[in-house]
Amino acid sequence: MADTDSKDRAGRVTKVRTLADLAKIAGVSPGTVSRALAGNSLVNTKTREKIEAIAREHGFRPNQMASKLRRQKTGVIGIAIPLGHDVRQKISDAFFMTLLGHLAAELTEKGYDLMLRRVIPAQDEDWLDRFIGSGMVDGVIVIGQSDQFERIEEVADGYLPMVVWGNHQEGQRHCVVGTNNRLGGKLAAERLIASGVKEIAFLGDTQAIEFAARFAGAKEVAEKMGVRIRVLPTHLSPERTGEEIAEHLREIEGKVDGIFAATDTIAVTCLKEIRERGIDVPRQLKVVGFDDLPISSQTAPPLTTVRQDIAAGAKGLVDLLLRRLAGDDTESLVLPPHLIIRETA
Amino acid sequence: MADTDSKDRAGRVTKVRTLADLAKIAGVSPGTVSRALAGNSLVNTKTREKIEAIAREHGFRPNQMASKLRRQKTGVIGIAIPLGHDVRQKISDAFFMTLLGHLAAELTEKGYDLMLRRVIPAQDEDWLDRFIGSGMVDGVIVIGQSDQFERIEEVADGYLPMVVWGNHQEGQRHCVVGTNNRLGGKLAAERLIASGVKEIAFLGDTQAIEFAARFAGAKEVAEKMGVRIRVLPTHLSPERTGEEIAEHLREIEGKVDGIFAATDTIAVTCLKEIRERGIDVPRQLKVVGFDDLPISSQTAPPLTTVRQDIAAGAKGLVDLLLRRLAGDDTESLVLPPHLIIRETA
DNA sequence: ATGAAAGCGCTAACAG
DNA sequence: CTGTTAGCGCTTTCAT
Repeated sequence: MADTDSKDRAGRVTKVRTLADLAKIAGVSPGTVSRALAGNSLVNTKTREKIEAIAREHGFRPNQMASKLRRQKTGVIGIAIPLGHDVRQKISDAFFMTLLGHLAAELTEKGYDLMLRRVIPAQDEDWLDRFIGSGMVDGVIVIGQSDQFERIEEVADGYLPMVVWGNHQEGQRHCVVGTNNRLGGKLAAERLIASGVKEIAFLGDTQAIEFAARFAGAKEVAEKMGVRIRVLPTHLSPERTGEEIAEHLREIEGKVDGIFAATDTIAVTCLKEIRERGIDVPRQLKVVGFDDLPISSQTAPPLTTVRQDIAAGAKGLVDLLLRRLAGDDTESLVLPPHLIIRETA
Repeated sequence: MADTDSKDRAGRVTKVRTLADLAKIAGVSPGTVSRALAGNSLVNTKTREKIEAIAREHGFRPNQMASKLRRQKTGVIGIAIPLGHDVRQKISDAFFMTLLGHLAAELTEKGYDLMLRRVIPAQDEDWLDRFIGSGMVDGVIVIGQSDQFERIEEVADGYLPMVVWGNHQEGQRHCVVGTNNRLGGKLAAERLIASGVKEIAFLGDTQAIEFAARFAGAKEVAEKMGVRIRVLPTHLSPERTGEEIAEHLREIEGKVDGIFAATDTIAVTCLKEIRERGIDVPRQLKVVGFDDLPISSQTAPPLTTVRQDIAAGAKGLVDLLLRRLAGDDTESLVLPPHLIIRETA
């Protein structure tokens, strides 16, 4: 007989699964057990201790589903990861994963659990409403706007406890936390140009709104300084990226002398392909990345990049969400990017 | 008036929040609404369509908490990440995050949601029982045994739907999926020795059971071949690791000519420190890693490493868990490691 | 300080 | 094919 069982008066083995079971053994009412286990100060200390002892002895845990149903609160924050374009990779993308790690730390500290949901909007129009309306989460953090900006806007009008990681647009209605991508793009271009670059290639997918903003910033600076700039569409999935970049390099060799990669992941792959072609960085070709992932300081040569403060981002997401949960209609939070100068530009 | 509202006979605005509300509008019973929305074939097509139309019009979603409580199923798999030693890093460790990404993909495909819980066993004795007994998850995947092997064993005796990522010990009772770490360690040492190494240093924390197994495998081979091997304790947190490794390198310079890093993360940092000291890899010092993360092919020079098949691991975890959910007491799954020869050894 | 009772919103067995 | 009914296990008035 396991120690989570007990016998009733007829001698049958009975498992303690509910408050009522426990109440019967303790000789009190279910209400009292509920109060005792919740640490309600109204219960007699003796009674509470007795109840706690029995609960421990039988390994009893109140059913959270029932509790949540009754209290209309779940203690769970939903994390939605929309996989708009580039469906394969997104969720194992280093940047998103790092952000998720920090979110988990922050939310756990505040006593919330995380419910992770990977959504493919193209296959499920209703993804966001479903997640929110399910009654399974108290609030939602959306990681990345992908190509769902409009849908998020619509939902935001009727649902307060939602915060989104992504790009900030003038006049948008949903609460967003993110880096000033446009400014980041400017910093990157300025650095390249200051290093003597005369023609820039942007490696990335400008369909993604954040990347588009990074490019726009770079373009603004380049045009002002009379430097040419072009987009070389590049995906994030690591299998295809290598080849894609190799092809781009072949195409631009000798013409372009500066590369602005939309993410460090792209930059790192790019650096490797460049090495294989025997091109010297930074002498012949200068490279700037975006993100400042942990790997970026470990490349050869170490990568010059635009840093996003991921920890601050996670903290911001959680703080704003908690304030919204409390009924506060918070403003968006746009974080400043920082140029980290290493050796590639 | 938002389109999710309607008016009752007295003209007051009424939001449709429950099956009963919807039933009243549709002029049927709640039971019928429940069946219709569940796609139960017993309902008249006309009735179903009408109910679906009303539901859509009012943006109605059944409350999952209530549904789950009633059905005693949650559709959620709990993912527990015990942070035993090295509390800071684990959840943003590249390997675990990549595994988590694959798990999310697999589970989503099978129709499950993921509930992520970061646990610090030292602060919470009861972490696993709490997670399981909470009634919030149908089953649990534990990512990493950390120093919790015994506790996991105890729980496994009374709880079937649990699968653990980690190391397999002869005769253990919990169902585990993982790489054959010992064999992996052997492969690494064999490679180093075949490359001419005469003295090996293992960089890693042998308190972690998986790392201990990797070291044990390497040691076995080294001793058989008459090669000396030592452990240089190294943490995973990126801030401290750099310095720690730099110190180790200073200490062993000229004595040790082969490094076996417990993880690629350590290996990558190590490579960087080596480069900064002006030591030539692989001529003066050979390095083998473990994991084969995406970065590992991008380092300079590209890292020779022991590959863990993360995708297969995630698939295995999910398959076994689903079988256990169906009542099957499955065996553990030990995956073979593969030596990936690049340029560091 | 405790008990009794009324649900939270949904589903499923049973009865038509 | 549909309505009725009885809970799932817990929390929280309202009494006492």
